[in-house]
Amino acid sequence: MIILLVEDDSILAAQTIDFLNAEGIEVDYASSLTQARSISEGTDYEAIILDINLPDGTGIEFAKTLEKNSAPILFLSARNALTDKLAAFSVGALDYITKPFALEELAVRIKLLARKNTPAKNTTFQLDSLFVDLDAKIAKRAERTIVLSPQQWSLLALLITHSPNPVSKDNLIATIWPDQDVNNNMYKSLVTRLRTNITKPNEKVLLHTLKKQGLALKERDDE
Amino acid sequence: MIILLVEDDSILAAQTIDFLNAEGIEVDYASSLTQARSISEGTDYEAIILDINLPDGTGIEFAKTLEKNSAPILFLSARNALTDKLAAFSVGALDYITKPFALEELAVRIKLLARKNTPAKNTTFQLDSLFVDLDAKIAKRAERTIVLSPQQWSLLALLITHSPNPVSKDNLIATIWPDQDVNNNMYKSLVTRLRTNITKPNEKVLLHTLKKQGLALKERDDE
DNA sequence: CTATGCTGTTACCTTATGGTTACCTCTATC
DNA sequence: GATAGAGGTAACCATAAGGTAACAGCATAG
Repeated sequence: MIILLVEDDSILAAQTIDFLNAEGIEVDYASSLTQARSISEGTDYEAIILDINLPDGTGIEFAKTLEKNSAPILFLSARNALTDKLAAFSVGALDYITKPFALEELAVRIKLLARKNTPAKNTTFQLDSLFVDLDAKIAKRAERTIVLSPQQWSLLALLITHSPNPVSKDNLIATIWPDQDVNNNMYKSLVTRLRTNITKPNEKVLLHTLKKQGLALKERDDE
Repeated sequence: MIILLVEDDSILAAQTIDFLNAEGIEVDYASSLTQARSISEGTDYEAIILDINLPDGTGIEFAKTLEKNSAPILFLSARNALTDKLAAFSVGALDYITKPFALEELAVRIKLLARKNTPAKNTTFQLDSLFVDLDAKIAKRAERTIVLSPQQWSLLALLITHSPNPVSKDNLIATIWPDQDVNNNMYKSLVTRLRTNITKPNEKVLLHTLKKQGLALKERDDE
């Protein structure tokens, strides 16, 4: 379980992170909105703890820029006024704690938020006419179901989580054949098999080899 | 939307009820635990607001007697101590507000609780001609009753809760045979037995094995 | 004490999977 | 334009993973 903490008081933040870590919660930390934006890039948090007063803006603004279906937000603020709370809830907050607060309470509430929100997440992926649901283990292309072997699934899943970025051959091999002797032919066969399975004649090629860089799942490989 | 309010301060209760009604929330009201028990009989609330100090006991006690899957609980209390809050959360509370509080905030939080909890319990399941009621332990397929052994029930129940997603073999084994030595044959037998029980000749196969990935209860999704 | 049903065990069958090999194509470099 | 190295394809087949039937031990009911 990983969450994002955005808080400019570094002492409070350090205490909070320590406490949450001890509870088994991993924490990404940012002390400003800009830092929060760059850190959160590409990570799917299970919850977000947002301070309202931040050096370069308010947590409210930040919450507005998040997508509808992002992680649940808990606001943390010294402000106890009703208008502040209502503003927070109106931008999608699911909880609001006023400082000072007990770390135990924060931990409990964060866990509640994360728990309730998990079954919502969307494990679906689409690229051109290719549709994949990683949870349901369903892959389709243009209405036809694609049957993939276990190995091919691991490969596809790995590529999807990185798409459209490439994954290095070494990475791929380490993930698909953990602790095994692997030769280059095994790798080549697997790639060919996945590619032919997800591509019928006349369809765009979506699985590209970038020489010396690895494999990528994306529309075209021109840069 | 209907909720239950249990609160012994009649003035506060009246104000709360008025405010919530104006927000479009219907409220059943009780001023004691005994009254709460008799009033709530037979009604499925979408949320429960519970005071902690009540003339004939505490809200905590009341919460303990509720079933696991009942309405979400919000505690309301003058007590601000951490131990009180933790006690409340440990008996299943989803929120905790200390008095005095703003009615607007209560309304917002109650709506959040109710909204998140609605898509909850549904103990019946249907897929093709298969009907299952997990609570009543009844399974039918095309008008004929299906008799299942205890093991087969656990398996079917687990699959239903995940359907149409697959459940991994490891998960299945860990749930059905907790802390036991299990060999692969036991697992294979159980699956065959469940499959033959829920499938008669000419009926669609609904229990599919995804090699190396688990078991899934769903209709075929190819072609 | 018999009967019935559940579950673990064994033995045997079927099949998709994936490692292997052999032979391509392409491109960069000298 | 010869060579090497990277990557692509097709076919072969041993085998692991899964499916089924039959049987035996052990409960529990009647």
